[in-house]
Amino acid sequence: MNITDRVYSAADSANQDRAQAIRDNLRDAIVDRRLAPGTKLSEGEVGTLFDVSRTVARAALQMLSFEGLVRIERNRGAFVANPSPEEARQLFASRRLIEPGIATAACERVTAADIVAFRAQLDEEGRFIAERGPTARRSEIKASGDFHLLLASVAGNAILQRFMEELVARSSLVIALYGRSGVSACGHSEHTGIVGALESSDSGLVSRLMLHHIDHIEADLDLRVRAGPALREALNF
Amino acid sequence: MNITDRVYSAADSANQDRAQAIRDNLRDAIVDRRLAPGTKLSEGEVGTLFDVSRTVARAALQMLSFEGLVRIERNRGAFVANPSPEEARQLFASRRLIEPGIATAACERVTAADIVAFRAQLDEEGRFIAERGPTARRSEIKASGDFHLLLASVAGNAILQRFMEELVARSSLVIALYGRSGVSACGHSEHTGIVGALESSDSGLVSRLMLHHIDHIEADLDLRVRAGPALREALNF
DNA sequence: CCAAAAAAGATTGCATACGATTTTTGTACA
DNA sequence: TGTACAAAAATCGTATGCAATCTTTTTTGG
Repeated sequence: MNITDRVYSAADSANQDRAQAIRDNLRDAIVDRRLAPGTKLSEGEVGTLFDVSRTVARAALQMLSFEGLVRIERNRGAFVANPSPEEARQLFASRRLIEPGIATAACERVTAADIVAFRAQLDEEGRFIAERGPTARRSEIKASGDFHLLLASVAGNAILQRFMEELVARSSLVIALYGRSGVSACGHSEHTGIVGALESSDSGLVSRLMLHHIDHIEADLDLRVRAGPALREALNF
Repeated sequence: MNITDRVYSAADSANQDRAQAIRDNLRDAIVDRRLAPGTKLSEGEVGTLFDVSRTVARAALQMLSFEGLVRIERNRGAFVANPSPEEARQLFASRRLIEPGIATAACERVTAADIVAFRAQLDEEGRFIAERGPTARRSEIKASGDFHLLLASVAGNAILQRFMEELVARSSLVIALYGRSGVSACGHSEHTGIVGALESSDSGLVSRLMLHHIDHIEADLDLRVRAGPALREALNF
């Protein structure tokens, strides 16, 4: 599997930094699992792909490594992150700690317009669940993450929001790697329940629902150490 | 105030990336307030200071901007961050949300060796409080932050720990900017209380003490918008 | 004397070049 | 066939150069 086949060009929105645009593209590709964990992202290849010099490509990869989506090894290059089960556990521990609080904050600030946005988000999720195929599956994971990001944006704390972006992106990787069945439908109904609680401004309920929701997501993971993950990684697969 | 006068050379520990070493140096300088908020950090100057090319200096500044300690404006350069009162509020809201949880986690994992480390940390704090002068004051803020970082490391979640490093660093900036009196002595006694609760493994108490502690720190800030912060920034001071 | 325009200077954004390190390929030998 | 080693290729780390942009100073006109 080659990078070239998996990433589309960044011709669109970019009056800002080009490195940032490239980062966003790569992040989407990683979160959507078009780039498998462990895939090598060479500066040269990324550069030619997006038609920039290695300098800019390097900056983009650096950013992704700060977000934990890419691992950079000195003199060896950048690779799509391959989170360990332990890392996955810490990730969800972090979310358990933070997201109920975010949900509570969101509950206190949510507006009617926000509710409309939530409903639209739920619809989107539902659509992907109905569809079949791996593409829909990816979109489903993405949409599910977007729900949590929407909640974070409603909470109105930019610092926590940025942190949540990191956590959600890394969670998508973890779910793609260790996810068992599809809690999908289940997760969707839980999202719906959360929106309902938001609407009725029951912050205690929102917080509790969110906590359970995260527990359910993590419970669906199979975090037993797989036979030879080192080998698997050594094989760069 | 010039950068050159405020930063010492990075001759020490560096078999790793040079950019990282420079970042660490600059971060210390910013957190210690040897570099005032708003100070311009030009790539060229940083480069010559640490005896590297602009490429490496630029990478270090980029890292600091990800941590929120430096603000980079396109085509204008990098400046030491100048957090707004609103940003300060969000910062402490984040800490209120996270640190009680971290304290609880730490309580469940704390060892005898950790307690020894905490005691040493408390001693260090006490020493700086006893001393007079602006240098001691800076060291005091630093030491106070280190206490929180030590707690985060005991909690054993690498993801939260890295986030706390960011929050603590930015808090130091905020305290330096908006801090009124010295909660210092007060804060020190609260730290002592937290260690005591840790020792008796009372996780509920630890969590509550931490929450109050953060409240006290924030209460000491004067977050009223100062006359012409825009002006102050325009004057680059 | 002051305001606006123009020129000079400084700084950043980006591409490219080159040495250093790693990885791969090729070949000889057991 | 498989291993050891050496050469070649690829990739990274970093310095440097040039164009674009911003800042400061000087000049010009009122």
